[in-house]
Amino acid sequence: MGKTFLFLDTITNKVDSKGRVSLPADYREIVKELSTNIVCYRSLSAPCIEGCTEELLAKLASEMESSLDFFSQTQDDLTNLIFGDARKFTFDSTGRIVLSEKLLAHAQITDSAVFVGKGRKFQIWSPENWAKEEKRIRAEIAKKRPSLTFSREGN
Amino acid sequence: MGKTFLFLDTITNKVDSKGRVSLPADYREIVKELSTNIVCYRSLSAPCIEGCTEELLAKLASEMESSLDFFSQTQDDLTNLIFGDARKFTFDSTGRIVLSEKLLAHAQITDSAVFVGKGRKFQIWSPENWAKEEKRIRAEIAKKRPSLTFSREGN
DNA sequence: TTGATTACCATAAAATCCCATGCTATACCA
DNA sequence: TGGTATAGCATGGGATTTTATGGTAATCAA
Repeated sequence: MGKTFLFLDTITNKVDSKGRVSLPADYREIVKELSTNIVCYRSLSAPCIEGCTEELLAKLASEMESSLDFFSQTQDDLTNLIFGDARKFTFDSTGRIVLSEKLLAHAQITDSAVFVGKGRKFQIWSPENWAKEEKRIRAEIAKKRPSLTFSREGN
Repeated sequence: MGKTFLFLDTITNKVDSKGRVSLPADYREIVKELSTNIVCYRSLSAPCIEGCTEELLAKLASEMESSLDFFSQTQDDLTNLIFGDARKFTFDSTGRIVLSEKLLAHAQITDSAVFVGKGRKFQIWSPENWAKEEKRIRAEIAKKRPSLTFSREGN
C-alpha cells in the first residue's frame, strides 16, 4: 500500500518578489510518485513553515470522521487550528510554489528559504532562524548524549 | 475507495445584499471532483454556519442507524437537529451560493463571510466572531500543550 | 403583475502558467 | 586527469487564465 518516502536534506532556495520558491527536486519527485499534493501550514511550535503530503493530513481527517467525534469540542478546536491554517500548494511546470504572505511572515522569510527534511514532514525556515535552530539542536543533543560527540570540527 | 479531499485554509469573501457569496475555488473543486453537493446547517455549538459534502451526512446517517452504544439517544437527537436544519446549496456558473436569512442570522454575518476549513467539514463565520474564536482556540491549545508554544526571540 | 429567487454577463484583480536564461553538477572523452 | 559537453535545476519576466464581485436579465410563485 503506502509507498515509502522521506523528505531529506537541507536546501536553500531563493524567494522572489512574488513569493515563489522552487520546491527541491527530490520533494517534487515524492509528490509525483505518490500523486498527492504538498500542504503547508504555520508550525505550532516554531517560527517556521511546516509541510507534508496531503495524504498525511487526509489520514488525520479520516480518524476524526466517525460519529463519536462528529460532535466533540476538543476535536473541533484542533481541526480548526490545523485544517484552517493549512493550504494546498501545487507547483508549476518549473517546480515552484507560491508561499502566502501569512506563512512568510510567520517564518520571517524574506528572500531566502531553507527546506529541512524531517522524514514524513519538512520545514521551511529563514536562513537566520535555521542557523539558530540548528545550533540549538546540536547543543541540545550534545548535552543529552555526550557520548555521541567525538569531533569538534563541525561547530 | 473514497478519494481524498480536504476543506482547508481560511478565506474571506464578500456577501452582497442578496446573500450571495463565492464558495472558495478549492471547495468548488472538491464538489466537482466528487460530483456531490454542499450541505449547510447552523452549528450546534457555535455562532457559525457549518458545511460539508452531502456524502458525509449520508455516512453519518448510516452510522447512526447501526450505532447501539450508550450515547446513541443523545447522538440521535443531535443528528435530528442537523438533518432537520440542513439544506443543499448549489452554486451558479460564477461559483456563488446564496445563504439563507436563517443561516446568516445565526452566524451574525452581514457583509463578509470567513470560510474556515476543517478537513471533511468547513465553517462559515463573521470576521468578528472568527477573530474571537481563533484567539480562544489558540489560548486553549496553548494551555493544554504549553510545550508547543514558542517565543519569537527563539528562547 | 409583482416580488423574489435564480441564472447569466462584464470587469478588474489576482493567481497561475509557460518561455527563456543562467547556473551547477555530472558524464564523457581525449 | 583535466577539460568540455550535457542534462537537470533554479530563477526572472511576461502572457494567460481564474476568481471574485457588481450588475442585469430571465424565471418562478403567489
